[in-house]
Amino acid sequence: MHSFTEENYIKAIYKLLESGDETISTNAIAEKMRTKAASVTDMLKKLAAKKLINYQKYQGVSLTGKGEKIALNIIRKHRLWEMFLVEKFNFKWDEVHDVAEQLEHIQSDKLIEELDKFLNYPKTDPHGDPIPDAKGKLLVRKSKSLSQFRVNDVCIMTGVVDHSPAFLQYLDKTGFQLGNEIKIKDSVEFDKSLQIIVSKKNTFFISYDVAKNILVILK
Amino acid sequence: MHSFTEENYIKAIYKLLESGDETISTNAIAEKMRTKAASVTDMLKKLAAKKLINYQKYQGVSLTGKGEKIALNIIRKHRLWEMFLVEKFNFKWDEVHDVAEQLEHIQSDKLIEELDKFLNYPKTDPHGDPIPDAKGKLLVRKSKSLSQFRVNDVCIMTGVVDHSPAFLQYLDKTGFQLGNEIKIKDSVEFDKSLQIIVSKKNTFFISYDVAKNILVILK
DNA sequence: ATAAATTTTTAGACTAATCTAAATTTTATT
DNA sequence: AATAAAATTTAGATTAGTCTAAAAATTTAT
Repeated sequence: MHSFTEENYIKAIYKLLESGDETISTNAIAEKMRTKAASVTDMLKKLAAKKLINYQKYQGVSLTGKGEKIALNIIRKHRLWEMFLVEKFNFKWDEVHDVAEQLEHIQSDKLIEELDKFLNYPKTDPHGDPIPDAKGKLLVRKSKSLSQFRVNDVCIMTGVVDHSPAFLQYLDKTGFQLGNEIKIKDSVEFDKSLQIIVSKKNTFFISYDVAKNILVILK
Repeated sequence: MHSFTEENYIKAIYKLLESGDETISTNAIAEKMRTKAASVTDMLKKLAAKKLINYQKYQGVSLTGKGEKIALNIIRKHRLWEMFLVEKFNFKWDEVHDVAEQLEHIQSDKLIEELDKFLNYPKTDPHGDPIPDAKGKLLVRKSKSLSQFRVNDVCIMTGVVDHSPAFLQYLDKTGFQLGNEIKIKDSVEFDKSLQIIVSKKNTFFISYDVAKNILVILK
């Protein structure tokens, strides 16, 4: 249907659009795809010809309905496979990305249906990211960054912003898990670092940088 | 490491060599790969440069040790995935091939280790084909074609030669399964067709063509 | 053993995806 | 509003894999 490369561009465009803007730039895509702007322009022409993106020279890029549907399907597959690897194959949440990146391109509707069923229709992946359903419907999370809360707020950890192994391993080491209760004990005005109590037991100091990358909802 | 295309050539060469000959021809590979001889020649040069095949112009092709190891690893992955699809995802044995053909190229040692463990280290795939172990060791089957046996021989079905959905569905419909006992009741000299009793219950007439494609061992 | 047939390889071209360098357009700055 | 800076696109090359048509080597047949 579409090449791996096309799928990867579509996914990159989707993810860039997710962060708010109406359209995104050639350079932004080039950076995300770790390629050069000239290569991106070529691909944009191709995707526009296939009606997967809205694209006019120099005017930025957005996805068509068709393109968005493809993006959501790839993300669905990626997140289901991540869940599978963690739940069934003893992968850690910091180990799944590269393999899921490959598995997300496997073409088989039956495979994905069975995968979803096998996992008992999970709503989120191991990082707390929502899994689009078979129709491409995606639950919007109401989570906010822990850094936006104040002293004495009690929250539940629901996800992460940064998905890098380094950050995920840091969370593992300090014992953070999705679903944990986090109470903000104190806040340092100078560097916005926080003192928090996790699961009513463990007290930690975390930097503003860490707090920004932890997603929570108010309890 | 190696491209999907390279892996597919290596696998095709391995399978052609399996059927006996010391070396195989450019045309044979072209037919198997559904491509043209000229394309094959180009790829042979590339694989020879990577020392995966032994190749001298006009002199046929064989695999080097390195090439054979790669082939066995791809076959290992293919067969483990087939087993997984049938055992865990409700695929029929005639439905697995295309998906396994994609999954066999996924690169992750941990994934394959866990897959093998998850399936409890199976020795054969859903078609009875042996699964190479992690070191590339492959059990050689002593099975022979049912067509080589005589009246009153009692055999156990261990595999199939033809893997086409049409043939596998025919076997399903008539109720053949791996492990079934097959007793040869009668043989028609004219067309070499057989009358057989499966599992001491069901009597069938099968053509020579079908008999040739059923692998068995003497009970 | 020579000619004919077949197989295989080479030559040259094509597509997809990429790149560098140059040209063009847009945006920002004075 | 003119110009400088930045972003984007075009032009032309490159690599992997494929193709057709022609050339070369091998095999088969007389």
